[in-house]
Amino acid sequence: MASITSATQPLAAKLREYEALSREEEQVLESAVSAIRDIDINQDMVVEGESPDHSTLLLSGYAARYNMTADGRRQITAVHISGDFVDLHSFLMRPMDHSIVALTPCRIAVVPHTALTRITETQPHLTRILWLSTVIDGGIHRKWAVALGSLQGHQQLAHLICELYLRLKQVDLTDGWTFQLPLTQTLLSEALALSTVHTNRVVQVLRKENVIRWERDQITILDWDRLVEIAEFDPIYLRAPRLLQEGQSAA
Amino acid sequence: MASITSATQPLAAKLREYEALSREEEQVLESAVSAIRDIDINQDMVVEGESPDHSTLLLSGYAARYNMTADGRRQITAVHISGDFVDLHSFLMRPMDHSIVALTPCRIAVVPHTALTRITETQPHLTRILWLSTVIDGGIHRKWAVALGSLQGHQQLAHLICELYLRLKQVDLTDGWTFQLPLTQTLLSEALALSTVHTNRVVQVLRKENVIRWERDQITILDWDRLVEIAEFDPIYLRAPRLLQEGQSAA
DNA sequence: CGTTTACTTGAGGTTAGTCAAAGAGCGTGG
DNA sequence: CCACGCTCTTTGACTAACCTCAAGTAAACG
Repeated sequence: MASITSATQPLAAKLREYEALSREEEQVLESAVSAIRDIDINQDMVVEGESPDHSTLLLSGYAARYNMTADGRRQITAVHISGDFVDLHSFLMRPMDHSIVALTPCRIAVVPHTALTRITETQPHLTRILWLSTVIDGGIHRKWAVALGSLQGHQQLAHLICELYLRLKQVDLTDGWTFQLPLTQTLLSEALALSTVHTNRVVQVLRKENVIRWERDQITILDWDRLVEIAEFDPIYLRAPRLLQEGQSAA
Repeated sequence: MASITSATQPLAAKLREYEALSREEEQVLESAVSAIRDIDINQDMVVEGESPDHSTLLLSGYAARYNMTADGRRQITAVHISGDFVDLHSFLMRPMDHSIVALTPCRIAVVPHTALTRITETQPHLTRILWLSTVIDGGIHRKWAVALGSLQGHQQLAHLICELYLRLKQVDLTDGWTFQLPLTQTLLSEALALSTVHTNRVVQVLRKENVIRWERDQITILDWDRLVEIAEFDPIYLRAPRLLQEGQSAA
């Protein structure tokens, strides 16, 4: 199938940021994919409580990792984009302790856990890079915890925008200072742990200060330095050395 | 050195919760330790910004993972206990994006990254279990993010107590419903992201409801079911199947 | 026994939540 | 083309959770 041939390109692009991949390793990754599937918007691609026998690689679209709270609210703990191995950890940790929902129509690649086991048995270097990618996910969660604990609403929003901008740039999904953010303010409020009313006011703060523009689902960063300052953003946790230089020199 | 011989016992005990370890694997772990060190209270055992050439296994004592915020406050993102491989991920992700401080005098084992690389090249099964342990750390961070975002102060405290109780039980550091928590209320406030004043009031809520007793650095759980209810605690993320059964049947 | 550190309490202010409703954008069908 | 309904965004008024400042008490330690 032609579409499978290049399925792991966004992932490989991201992994290459961390460390060089040999041609053989890229092929091993490719051949680990057993199927390509399309997921409807608002559909769960991974469900809490289940013990999948495969992991899910997001090829295109946006997804969100979330937990439900006792009072029925939803707390989003990560936003996922092309190239993210959204539940690589389900290979090791089952059942899932959270769900992942498609925020847009998504295309995913299915990677059976048996294939991952084989990689750990024959490809130590590739294994370490995949391990690293779950470790970086953990670092992102750690940063979110810091943000949720110690930043005010508008700072949290600024932080989320900084993070997504760099991660999207990593897989070449930015257009200058503009990128797509297909989140309604209701969804955004679930990520920032704010009420929808307050989320709206917090968006207006960044707009009125001319730090960002947000129209439909397009975000444009008008003042990166100011955004970084507001967010107290330190990009080191994203482990994207190439982008750091560009990000810091940019106006 | 006699002390090295049994250094990895608490770690092995924890890993065995996840999956059986062969005798050979336990010996490989043991021989990965290059040194034992003692860390003074309040001393950093891992420092943000550094790129250590080894990982740190906590043998005894309590430690906290933290990030500094721009205004000089400290956000604790995890509490670590005996058997925790506190910076296993520094093997893959350097430099460190956070520090780890000793909350009590600690004894640690030093595991050179070269030894970990060797494990990934010769011990695929052990590698997967170590990988799993970093994945569980990530799950704990995810839970903290949910708690920081969606729980009230007294619920967060209840959640922290539930988590620590089960994790301590896993390495046999509980005494009935009592365990040691060497945190001042100031430290606790840095973990819960509350002011010290409010932290104090939140502690009083759980005390007045007769859910916990907290004297000096000893915590006693008086009503586990109620504590779980307040915390909206679901222990699945800790991946401790043996304890779950006991925990659920306990009064 | 005095000093330090940790804990506790009170009062008033700030951030964010809730409830309610009004506007804006968009698709659908008459 | 317009009217209607749907969803998303925006605004206002009031409330709750949590913060800061300030001071006082208790326990730990030399």
